[in-house]
Amino acid sequence: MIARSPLPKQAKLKNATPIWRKEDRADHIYRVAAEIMCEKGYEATSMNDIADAVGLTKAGIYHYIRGKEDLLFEIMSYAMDMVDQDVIHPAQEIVDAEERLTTIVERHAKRILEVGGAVTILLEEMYALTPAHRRTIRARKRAYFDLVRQTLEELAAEGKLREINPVVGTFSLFGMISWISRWYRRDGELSPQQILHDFREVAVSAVLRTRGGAATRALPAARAALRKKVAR
Amino acid sequence: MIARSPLPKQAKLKNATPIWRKEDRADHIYRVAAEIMCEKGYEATSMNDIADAVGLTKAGIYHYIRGKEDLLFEIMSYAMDMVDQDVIHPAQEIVDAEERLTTIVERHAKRILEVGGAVTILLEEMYALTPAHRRTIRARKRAYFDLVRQTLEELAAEGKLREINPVVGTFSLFGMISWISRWYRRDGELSPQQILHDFREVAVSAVLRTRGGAATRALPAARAALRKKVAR
DNA sequence: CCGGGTTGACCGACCGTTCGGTAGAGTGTA
DNA sequence: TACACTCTACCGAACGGTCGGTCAACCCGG
Repeated sequence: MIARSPLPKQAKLKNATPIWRKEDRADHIYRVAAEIMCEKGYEATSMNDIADAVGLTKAGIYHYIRGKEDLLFEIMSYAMDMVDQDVIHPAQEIVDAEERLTTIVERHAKRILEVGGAVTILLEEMYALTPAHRRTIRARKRAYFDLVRQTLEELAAEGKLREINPVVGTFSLFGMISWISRWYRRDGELSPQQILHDFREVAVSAVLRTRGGAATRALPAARAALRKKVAR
Repeated sequence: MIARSPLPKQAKLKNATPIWRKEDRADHIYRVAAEIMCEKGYEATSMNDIADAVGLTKAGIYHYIRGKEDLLFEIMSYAMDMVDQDVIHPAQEIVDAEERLTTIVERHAKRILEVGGAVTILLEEMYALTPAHRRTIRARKRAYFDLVRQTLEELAAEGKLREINPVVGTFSLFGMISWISRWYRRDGELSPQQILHDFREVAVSAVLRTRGGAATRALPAARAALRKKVAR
């Protein structure tokens, strides 16, 4: 994404409308910065790295951003925006707890697998934020956490939850989900569709009872044999 | 752990056997460095941070260590040693796949919960290692991964695995386990025993079939009510 | 010729690391 | 006992380098 290795520092084309509208350029900087920070880590990424990748000098990008920490905060906020939009809000409108849970799992995993959901990794670099920014992000993460936890509590009341503390269940779910962006490779052998299907099965049945998979229990031997080909 | 705030830079006592044997002091440095790096991250931790915490000058600690990267590698190797000793080796001697899986989950989680298993977090900072060191650590992690994956494959052959790709199952398990050290607080409300019990239930039934919890299905309403007190 | 966009030069702070030096305990010798 | 020497443990200072960030000047389309 956004590969621009042998590109001159500045596009010298005469152009009535400049190639970059200001806000587009800012967006571009955020996007490139996110990409680099995701793979190298926040601390290990220098402003020069970002400037080079974006085709400006370090001084140049300060025309668009306030500073490095602000960059991180903005990216984190954007990541949370996406989660809000794609996962939390749709889920909040679902009344049935079980359906809400599966939606959360499915939508969040889908985001990571299909969109550039690697941004989620940066959500772990909380220590690098100023206290104020850290509070903001923490509150948003907390809201998400509470949504899942309350969903598990509802499921417990319905007798659908396993004999587990909802908090432990919630953390376990978040662990599985967050981990995806660490191991999923777009060029790997497993297709997003297959991963998504299997992952939903794993995540949901981790916390819910009676998910023996009655519907799919047919032909287990055949499917197991098929699967052995892939592995090893 | 190892709190020594108001301790003078150097213990000036006359003592036939010095307070610190050299290897002890080195160990102490590794331990303190691990602690700080765990909570701040590798890059964000300066040698001065470590020196201050250990009660020496920055120059002084170079008497005991080779460098910062070496410090990280040594800590990672130690973490893997512990996993080898406490989890992998005991598990390798178990012939029954299901028992092996539960043992792995239980022992690894127990390590993180009871010993200072937060070191596991540092195992994610692979990019900071030299290529040679990175290869070493990666190989050890890979061996662990393969152990779990092969166990899941055995379980698939036995018809005990859910209808999932073993690789996805393995990653999900590692996600849940690794995540524990990010959220578990020793001074939190949940006891290690309770977490361990619930976590095993979650992790094992994430990948295994027919774990409806028949044995503990009694009194679900009462237990659910009890649990609601804790949360919120 | 005005002004937004961009630059190269540069700043102070801090990084990991090294080096010369030293306090003090141990050891050998007389 | 006294002195000379060695060795370990450690420190102060400084190294070369990079960091995030700033600024006066310039370019160029309007």
